[in-house]
Amino acid sequence: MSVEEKPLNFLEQIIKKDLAEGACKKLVTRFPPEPNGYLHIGHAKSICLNFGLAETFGGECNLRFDDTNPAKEEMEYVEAIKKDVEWLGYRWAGEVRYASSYFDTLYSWAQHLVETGKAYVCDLSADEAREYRGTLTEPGKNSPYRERSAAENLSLLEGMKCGEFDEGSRVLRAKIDMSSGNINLRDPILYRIRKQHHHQTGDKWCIYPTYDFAHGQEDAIEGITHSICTLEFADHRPLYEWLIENLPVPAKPKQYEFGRLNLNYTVTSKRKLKQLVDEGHVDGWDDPRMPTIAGYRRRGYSPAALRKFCEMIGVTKSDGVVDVAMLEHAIRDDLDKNAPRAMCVINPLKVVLTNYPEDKTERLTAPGHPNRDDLPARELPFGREVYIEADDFREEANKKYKRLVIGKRVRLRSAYVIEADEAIKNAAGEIVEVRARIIEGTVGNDPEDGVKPKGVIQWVAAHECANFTVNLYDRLFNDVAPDAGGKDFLSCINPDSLVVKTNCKGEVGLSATTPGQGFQFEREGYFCRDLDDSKLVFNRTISLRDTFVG
RNA sequence: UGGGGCGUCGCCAAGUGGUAAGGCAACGGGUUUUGAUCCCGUCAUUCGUAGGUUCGAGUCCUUCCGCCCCAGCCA
Repeated sequence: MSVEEKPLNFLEQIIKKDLAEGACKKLVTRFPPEPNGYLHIGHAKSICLNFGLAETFGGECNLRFDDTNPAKEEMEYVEAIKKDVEWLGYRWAGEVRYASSYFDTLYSWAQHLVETGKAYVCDLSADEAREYRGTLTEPGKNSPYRERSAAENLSLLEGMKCGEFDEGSRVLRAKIDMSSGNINLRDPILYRIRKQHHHQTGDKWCIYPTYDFAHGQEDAIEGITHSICTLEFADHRPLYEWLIENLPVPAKPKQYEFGRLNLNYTVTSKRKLKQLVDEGHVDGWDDPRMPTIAGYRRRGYSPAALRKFCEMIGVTKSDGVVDVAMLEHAIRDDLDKNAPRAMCVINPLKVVLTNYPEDKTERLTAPGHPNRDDLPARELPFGREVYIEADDFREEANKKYKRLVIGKRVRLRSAYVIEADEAIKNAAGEIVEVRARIIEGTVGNDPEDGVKPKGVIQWVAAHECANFTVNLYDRLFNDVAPDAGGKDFLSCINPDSLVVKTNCKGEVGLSATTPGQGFQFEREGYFCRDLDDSKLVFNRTISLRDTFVG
């Protein structure tokens, strides 16, 4: 048997080579989120990449919070992020790391840069600094504070640290090149004054390092060998390397960039997701319509499906837009193989089986899964009155319609074949009940007269069933690219992204379920019990694929 | 007009000078007590463009075109 080998992505190729040549003895990666929001599907890609690489190459992956900006970060987010990473099935090496725990070292390295004449305290205001920086096509000008002595810089830096100056009045900058074509090299800011409470360090600091001064140094401290980030940081790599070269760091990590995930019909911007939450367009970060990991969890997606999806989309340096159909395929594929089957009627229509005794109840059985006998069979009570889906009955229909029609037959799944006789209507002319008959001897068998039913529909016994609410979720945005162009993404919200059905009937077993449990409601889709267990509610994870045309 | 990155099927993506993998979607057909699943089949003479090198180019060189990112004391 020849097994096709999965081709290596560009990062795997680099790592394989580094390991083979001894450029690196053991792979160490890290997933470095900023705790300023919940993780979304794009982060899932990064998590699968970093932890996955460590897994396949026998290395390690750290979880490190890049908490250098106390103004935007909160403890709630660090807890949520840890939970999401674990839920996806990954274990980080050792304890959780925090950039903030390296603040002392970072400060001493800032002093080192000042002492070696490679950094200075600059008194330009933010506006002035912007003017001095130049533009994309014009070089910048040197700050008038650029040539301060090391001694003066040292004392000014100390003053900044001790809270002697106001926020925004001074910053520490690296002395590199104000005329560089790469704007990140035009004397980038290393430290800024922020008199804010930090969730980890409290009020110890009133200066905080910028991303650029923190990230590479954190990597070096942790012995990260391959620091993987998204494309927009490629411009920062020269600065990353400059700092590593000019600081007494214990290791020399290397940065690599890959293309972040974009999904159509989806917004993957923390800022916009936060806006959806803050303005109440959705019911929190874990609303099942949110592309957050917490949202997918509540929606009924499995960690395996998310990981499979991340594997399917690949890792490259091009930034494309993945079709959300791929994600939907991943979850359908997983749930089809693993979700136990059950029957549910969302819009109940009563069917009275006129030739079935009123006081009789049969105990029928149905398989837990059509092609897995390891899942336990279900017991289904059957009686004179059953509910079927309103859509599964028509008084008359064309040949393509394979459900119940007056004078025609249909099979009740795992039960009898029935034949409809009459539709009972109310004063408004709406069908409120169907009169039908069972065909004797058709449980497990075709009708003896040879007239086979054209279709199969789901049903629920009226006298013994579970009553519950179903949340029919659909995509949050109608627009294929709500995130694109200058358009207002809020105006792209799908007004029918949630349809609540309160009068649903399901087979009895469904009332004995636990939160999070998932099922395929046959012919409807995949559903899971909501995480809030105070009521019986099922969330639709995804509908069944529907290729019926006509 | 500066710097960085990217252009292979509708979408994602292999390909690393030897004659265009795979997945998703779509479309045919078969099986089916889920219009699901499953199975079988179709789906790039061509790799943004124009030249060049070579016996041979998606892969090398040059030209042009297009798209993305950068002027936060955000990450």
